[in-house]
Amino acid sequence: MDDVLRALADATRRKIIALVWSRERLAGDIAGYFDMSRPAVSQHLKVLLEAGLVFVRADGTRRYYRANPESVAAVRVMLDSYWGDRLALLKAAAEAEHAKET
Amino acid sequence: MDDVLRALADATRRKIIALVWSRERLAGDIAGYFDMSRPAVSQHLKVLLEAGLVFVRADGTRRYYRANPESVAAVRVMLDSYWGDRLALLKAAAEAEHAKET
DNA sequence: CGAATATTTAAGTTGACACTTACGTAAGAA
DNA sequence: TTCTTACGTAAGTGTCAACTTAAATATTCG
Repeated sequence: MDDVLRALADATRRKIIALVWSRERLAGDIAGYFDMSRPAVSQHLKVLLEAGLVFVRADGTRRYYRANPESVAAVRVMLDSYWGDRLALLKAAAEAEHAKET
Repeated sequence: MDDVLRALADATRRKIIALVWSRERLAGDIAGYFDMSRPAVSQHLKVLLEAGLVFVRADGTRRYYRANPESVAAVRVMLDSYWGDRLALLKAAAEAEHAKET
Protein backbone atom coordinates (compact mmCIF):
# COMPACT_ATOMS: atom_id res chain seq x y z
CA MET A 1 0.00 0.00 0.00
CA ASP A 2 2.69 2.40 1.03
CA ASP A 3 4.81 1.11 -1.82
CA VAL A 4 2.00 1.63 -4.30
CA LEU A 5 1.36 5.23 -3.33
CA ARG A 6 5.06 6.05 -3.26
CA ALA A 7 5.44 4.50 -6.70
CA LEU A 8 2.57 6.61 -8.00
CA ALA A 9 4.00 9.78 -6.49
CA ASP A 10 6.42 10.13 -9.38
CA ALA A 11 5.45 11.63 -12.72
CA THR A 12 7.86 9.46 -14.70
CA ARG A 13 6.40 6.29 -13.25
CA ARG A 14 2.85 7.44 -13.87
CA LYS A 15 3.77 8.07 -17.49
CA ILE A 16 5.30 4.60 -17.71
CA ILE A 17 2.08 3.09 -16.44
CA ALA A 18 0.15 5.00 -19.08
CA LEU A 19 2.57 3.74 -21.74
CA VAL A 20 2.16 0.09 -20.83
CA TRP A 21 -1.51 0.32 -20.05
CA SER A 22 -3.14 -0.72 -23.27
CA ARG A 23 -0.31 -2.83 -24.67
CA GLU A 24 2.91 -4.38 -23.47
CA ARG A 25 6.14 -2.62 -24.39
CA LEU A 26 9.83 -3.42 -24.40
CA ALA A 27 11.97 -1.86 -21.69
CA GLY A 28 14.09 -0.18 -24.32
CA ASP A 29 11.07 1.24 -26.09
CA ILE A 30 9.76 2.65 -22.84
CA ALA A 31 13.12 4.27 -22.16
CA GLY A 32 12.87 5.93 -25.56
CA TYR A 33 10.04 8.09 -24.28
CA PHE A 34 12.16 9.73 -21.61
CA ASP A 35 15.13 12.05 -21.48
CA MET A 36 17.07 9.85 -19.11
CA SER A 37 19.36 6.87 -19.28
CA ARG A 38 18.01 3.36 -19.76
CA PRO A 39 19.25 2.26 -16.35
CA ALA A 40 17.21 5.06 -14.80
CA VAL A 41 14.08 3.80 -16.50
CA SER A 42 14.99 0.25 -15.54
CA GLN A 43 15.08 1.33 -11.92
CA HIS A 44 11.68 2.95 -12.24
CA LEU A 45 10.37 -0.27 -13.74
CA LYS A 46 11.74 -2.15 -10.78
CA VAL A 47 9.91 0.15 -8.38
CA LEU A 48 6.67 -0.34 -10.31
CA LEU A 49 7.24 -4.07 -10.39
CA GLU A 50 7.80 -4.33 -6.65
CA ALA A 51 4.71 -2.24 -6.06
CA GLY A 52 2.75 -4.68 -8.18
CA LEU A 53 1.74 -1.96 -10.62
CA VAL A 54 3.23 -3.69 -13.67
CA PHE A 55 4.04 -7.18 -14.90
CA VAL A 56 6.99 -8.44 -16.95
CA ARG A 57 7.19 -11.10 -19.59
CA ALA A 58 10.63 -12.24 -20.68
CA ASP A 59 11.33 -13.29 -24.24
CA GLY A 60 15.00 -13.94 -24.81
CA THR A 61 16.87 -10.86 -23.75
CA ARG A 62 13.81 -8.74 -24.24
CA ARG A 63 11.48 -7.84 -21.43
CA TYR A 64 7.91 -6.85 -22.14
CA TYR A 65 6.19 -4.76 -19.52
CA ARG A 66 2.49 -4.22 -19.10
CA ALA A 67 0.33 -2.53 -16.49
CA ASN A 68 -1.54 -4.36 -13.80
CA PRO A 69 -4.92 -2.60 -13.93
CA GLU A 70 -6.13 -4.33 -10.81
CA SER A 71 -3.44 -2.75 -8.67
CA VAL A 72 -4.46 0.69 -9.87
CA ALA A 73 -8.03 -0.20 -9.12
CA ALA A 74 -6.81 -1.31 -5.70
CA VAL A 75 -5.68 2.24 -5.01
CA ARG A 76 -9.23 3.38 -5.48
CA VAL A 77 -10.44 0.64 -3.20
CA MET A 78 -7.89 1.76 -0.64
CA LEU A 79 -9.02 5.35 -0.87
CA ASP A 80 -12.57 4.16 -0.44
CA SER A 81 -11.89 1.88 2.48
CA TYR A 82 -9.56 4.24 4.29
CA TRP A 83 -11.72 7.32 4.04
CA GLY A 84 -14.53 6.13 1.85
CA ASP A 85 -17.22 5.35 4.35
CA ARG A 86 -16.71 8.64 6.02
CA LEU A 87 -16.60 10.27 2.61
CA ALA A 88 -19.99 8.83 1.79
CA LEU A 89 -21.34 10.03 5.12
CA LEU A 90 -19.96 13.50 4.54
CA LYS A 91 -21.44 13.64 1.08
CA ALA A 92 -24.80 12.68 2.46
CA ALA A 93 -24.50 15.32 5.16
CA ALA A 94 -23.54 17.96 2.62
CA GLU A 95 -26.48 17.07 0.47
CA ALA A 96 -28.80 17.20 3.44
CA GLU A 97 -27.36 20.58 4.30
CA HIS A 98 -27.88 21.74 0.76
CA ALA A 99 -31.43 20.42 0.78
CA LYS A 100 -32.17 22.50 3.85
CA GLU A 101 -31.16 25.65 2.02
CA THR A 102 -33.57 25.15 -0.82
CA MET B 1 -1.79 16.54 -8.64
CA ASP B 2 1.83 15.65 -8.10
CA ASP B 3 1.70 17.42 -4.76
CA VAL B 4 -1.39 15.51 -3.72
CA LEU B 5 0.06 12.10 -4.50
CA ARG B 6 3.35 12.93 -2.85
CA ALA B 7 1.50 14.14 0.23
CA LEU B 8 -0.46 10.89 0.35
CA ALA B 9 2.69 8.80 -0.01
CA ASP B 10 3.44 9.21 3.69
CA ALA B 11 1.81 7.10 6.37
CA THR B 12 1.90 9.87 8.97
CA ARG B 13 0.09 12.27 6.68
CA ARG B 14 -2.52 9.69 5.76
CA LYS B 15 -3.16 9.13 9.45
CA ILE B 16 -3.51 12.87 9.96
CA ILE B 17 -6.11 12.99 7.21
CA ALA B 18 -7.99 10.20 8.90
CA LEU B 19 -7.83 12.09 12.21
CA VAL B 20 -9.28 15.29 10.82
CA TRP B 21 -11.71 13.62 8.51
CA SER B 22 -14.89 13.53 10.52
CA ARG B 23 -14.17 16.49 12.80
CA GLU B 24 -11.75 19.36 12.97
CA ARG B 25 -8.89 19.06 15.45
CA LEU B 26 -6.33 21.35 17.01
CA ALA B 27 -2.76 21.14 15.74
CA GLY B 28 -1.56 20.26 19.21
CA ASP B 29 -4.15 17.51 19.60
CA ILE B 30 -3.12 16.02 16.28
CA ALA B 31 0.51 16.04 17.36
CA GLY B 32 -0.51 14.10 20.46
CA TYR B 33 -1.28 11.09 18.32
CA PHE B 34 2.27 10.76 17.07
CA ASP B 35 5.66 9.91 18.55
CA MET B 36 7.35 12.92 17.07
CA SER B 37 7.87 16.57 17.89
CA ARG B 38 5.13 19.12 17.35
CA PRO B 39 7.16 20.98 14.72
CA ALA B 40 7.42 17.76 12.74
CA VAL B 41 3.65 17.41 12.74
CA SER B 42 3.34 21.08 11.89
CA GLN B 43 5.47 20.51 8.83
CA HIS B 44 3.31 17.59 7.78
CA LEU B 45 0.25 19.79 8.17
CA LYS B 46 1.88 22.36 5.94
CA VAL B 47 2.45 19.76 3.24
CA LEU B 48 -1.16 18.63 3.46
CA LEU B 49 -2.32 22.23 3.38
CA GLU B 50 -0.31 23.08 0.27
CA ALA B 51 -1.61 19.94 -1.41
CA GLY B 52 -5.13 21.11 -0.64
CA LEU B 53 -5.87 17.98 1.35
CA VAL B 54 -6.80 19.87 4.54
CA PHE B 55 -8.19 23.23 5.59
CA VAL B 56 -7.31 25.40 8.58
CA ARG B 57 -9.45 27.63 10.72
CA ALA B 58 -7.74 30.03 13.09
CA ASP B 59 -9.24 30.92 16.44
CA GLY B 60 -6.90 33.02 18.51
CA THR B 61 -3.67 31.11 18.84
CA ARG B 62 -5.43 27.86 18.10
CA ARG B 63 -5.59 26.35 14.67
CA TYR B 64 -8.25 23.86 13.77
CA TYR B 65 -7.55 21.50 10.92
CA ARG B 66 -10.06 19.51 8.96
CA ALA B 67 -9.88 17.33 5.89
CA ASN B 68 -10.90 18.44 2.43
CA PRO B 69 -12.89 15.44 1.24
CA GLU B 70 -13.15 16.79 -2.27
CA SER B 71 -9.41 16.71 -2.77
CA VAL B 72 -9.31 13.06 -1.79
CA ALA B 73 -12.20 12.44 -4.13
CA ALA B 74 -10.15 14.29 -6.76
CA VAL B 75 -7.48 11.62 -6.49
CA ARG B 76 -10.05 9.06 -7.48
CA VAL B 77 -11.16 11.24 -10.36
CA MET B 78 -7.54 11.56 -11.39
CA LEU B 79 -7.03 7.81 -11.32
CA ASP B 80 -10.17 7.44 -13.39
CA SER B 81 -9.31 10.08 -15.94
CA TYR B 82 -5.67 9.15 -16.28
CA TRP B 83 -6.16 5.44 -16.71
CA GLY B 84 -9.85 5.08 -16.13
CA ASP B 85 -11.21 4.97 -19.64
CA ARG B 86 -8.65 2.42 -20.57
CA LEU B 87 -9.40 0.59 -17.36
CA ALA B 88 -13.03 0.35 -18.29
CA LEU B 89 -12.09 -0.92 -21.74
CA LEU B 90 -9.79 -3.52 -20.27
CA LYS B 91 -12.41 -4.65 -17.84
CA ALA B 92 -14.87 -5.07 -20.67
CA ALA B 93 -12.27 -6.97 -22.68
CA ALA B 94 -11.51 -9.22 -19.74
CA GLU B 95 -15.16 -9.95 -19.21
CA ALA B 96 -15.62 -10.69 -22.89
CA GLU B 97 -12.64 -13.02 -22.69
CA HIS B 98 -14.12 -14.68 -19.67
CA ALA B 99 -17.47 -15.02 -21.39
CA LYS B 100 -15.81 -16.86 -24.25
CA GLU B 101 -14.43 -19.45 -21.84
CA THR B 102 -17.79 -20.37 -20.42
C1' DC C 1 33.44 -19.76 -29.62
C1' DG C 2 33.40 -14.61 -30.07
C1' DA C 3 30.78 -10.37 -31.04
C1' DA C 4 26.64 -7.81 -30.69
C1' DT C 5 22.20 -6.77 -28.43
C1' DA C 6 18.90 -6.05 -24.55
C1' DT C 7 18.64 -5.26 -20.08
C1' DT C 8 19.72 -5.25 -15.13
C1' DT C 9 23.00 -4.45 -11.33
C1' DA C 10 26.74 -1.89 -8.95
C1' DA C 11 28.76 2.17 -7.24
C1' DG C 12 28.85 6.88 -6.57
C1' DT C 13 26.74 11.78 -6.48
C1' DT C 14 23.29 15.05 -5.66
C1' DG C 15 19.10 16.73 -3.97
C1' DA C 16 14.91 16.08 -1.45
C1' DC C 17 12.63 14.84 2.72
C1' DA C 18 11.52 13.66 7.50
C1' DC C 19 13.10 14.60 11.52
C1' DT C 20 15.51 17.33 15.51
C1' DT C 21 16.30 21.54 18.68
C1' DA C 22 16.18 26.38 19.08
C1' DC C 23 13.91 30.57 18.13
C1' DG C 24 10.06 33.71 16.59
C1' DT C 25 5.23 35.28 16.79
C1' DA C 26 0.83 36.13 18.28
C1' DA C 27 -3.08 35.89 21.46
C1' DG C 28 -4.91 35.49 26.12
C1' DA C 29 -4.25 35.58 31.36
C1' DA C 30 -2.36 37.58 35.48
C1' DT D 1 3.25 44.73 30.62
C1' DT D 2 5.01 40.35 31.60
C1' DC D 3 4.14 35.33 31.61
C1' DT D 4 2.15 31.52 29.41
C1' DT D 5 0.00 28.96 25.80
C1' DA D 6 -0.35 27.49 21.00
C1' DC D 7 1.60 27.56 17.17
C1' DG D 8 4.83 28.15 13.06
C1' DT D 9 9.57 28.99 11.10
C1' DA D 10 14.72 28.49 10.87
C1' DA D 11 18.67 25.92 10.75
C1' DG D 12 21.04 21.72 10.90
C1' DT D 13 21.41 16.49 10.36
C1' DG D 14 20.85 11.78 8.61
C1' DT D 15 18.55 8.93 5.45
C1' DC D 16 16.44 7.85 1.20
C1' DA D 17 15.46 8.39 -3.66
C1' DA D 18 16.56 9.62 -8.47
C1' DC D 19 19.87 10.07 -11.35
C1' DT D 20 24.70 9.16 -13.64
C1' DT D 21 28.47 6.02 -15.79
C1' DA D 22 30.62 1.62 -15.76
C1' DA D 23 30.38 -3.26 -15.32
C1' DA D 24 27.82 -7.74 -15.22
C1' DT D 25 24.43 -11.05 -17.20
C1' DA D 26 22.05 -13.43 -20.58
C1' DT D 27 20.54 -14.38 -25.25
C1' DT D 28 21.10 -14.47 -30.16
C1' DC D 29 23.90 -14.31 -34.37
C1' DG D 30 27.95 -15.05 -37.31
